[in-house]
Amino acid sequence: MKLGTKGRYAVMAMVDLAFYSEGKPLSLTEIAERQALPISYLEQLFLKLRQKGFVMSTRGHQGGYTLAKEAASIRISEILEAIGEPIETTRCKEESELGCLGTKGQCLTHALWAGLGRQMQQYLNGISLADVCQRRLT
Amino acid sequence: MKLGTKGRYAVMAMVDLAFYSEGKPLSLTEIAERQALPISYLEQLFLKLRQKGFVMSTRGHQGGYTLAKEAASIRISEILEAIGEPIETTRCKEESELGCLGTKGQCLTHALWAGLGRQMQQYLNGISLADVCQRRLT
DNA sequence: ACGATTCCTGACTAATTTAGTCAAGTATGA
DNA sequence: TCATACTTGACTAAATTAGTCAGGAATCGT
Ligand code: FES
Ligand code: FES
Repeated sequence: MKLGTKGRYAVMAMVDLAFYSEGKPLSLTEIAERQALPISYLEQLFLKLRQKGFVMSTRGHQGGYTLAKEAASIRISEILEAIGEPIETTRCKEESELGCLGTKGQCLTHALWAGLGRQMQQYLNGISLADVCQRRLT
Repeated sequence: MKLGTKGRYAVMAMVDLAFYSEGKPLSLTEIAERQALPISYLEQLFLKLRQKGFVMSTRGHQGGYTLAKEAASIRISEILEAIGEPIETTRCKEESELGCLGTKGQCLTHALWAGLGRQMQQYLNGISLADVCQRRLT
């Protein structure tokens, strides 16, 4: 049960952006350097973040990325979902009514994992970029 | 952020054991069949579970595994830890005082991930095998 | 106009981790 | 003594992760 670099880097970069940008766009070069992240990797991530509407880009000289919404209204859970690092605790599909072992109802542990997932989702849902920047964490 | 089969199978098997055993040992064959799990894989897992003192084994005919403690006193978090599926949300080592980027203090997101980890740990800590068997889940 | 900067995008790959299998052995009870 | 079942380590195939790389397109300052 570990957090991969994809989700970690995306959140680190977004926090950096929220923290150091003052309206002006920040280049990936700058962010990558400050956070010690591979820049080519960040490019992939910001592509998705832009497509999902979390950041805006300006090209060319003095260009870079800007938050497309207020930092207080971007939840960590949204970032993770946007770049494709979902929380998968249960093994069965939500839609299909067959449990993870293929037969009839849910397995004995389904409720346990579902509860864990709900817990995590709730936590990450309740925290915004602004919260992280201001260290307003429980 | 997904749960692997190692942890999942271990918990499924332990729940099965707690649920269907009535003092008598259950063979891995039986458990594996009922839960649709690969038996050779379970062998590895139960090796560790025995070494850590969660189950007892009886060999030979009519042998199998039995819980070594009461189901109510085995927490899910303990099972996951025993078979080596720890919760790793932060990237930095707990001991060393250097953050995940190598320099000075902790990174901007450390508190966030630590909080997530604490949350998960707390949830899995508060649930015992008995709770799962009796579907006493929030 | 030019050239530096920066985003944009897809394709590709190396390394790691996961999810197992396999084989040989030991202990036990019927 | 034979079938059952645990014991243990070594090995491997597949999937995932964590990136790299290359080429392109837009923009701005000079
Ligand atoms: S995890 Fe949903 S049925 Fe097993
Ligand atoms: S995760 Fe602990 S310092 Fe970054």
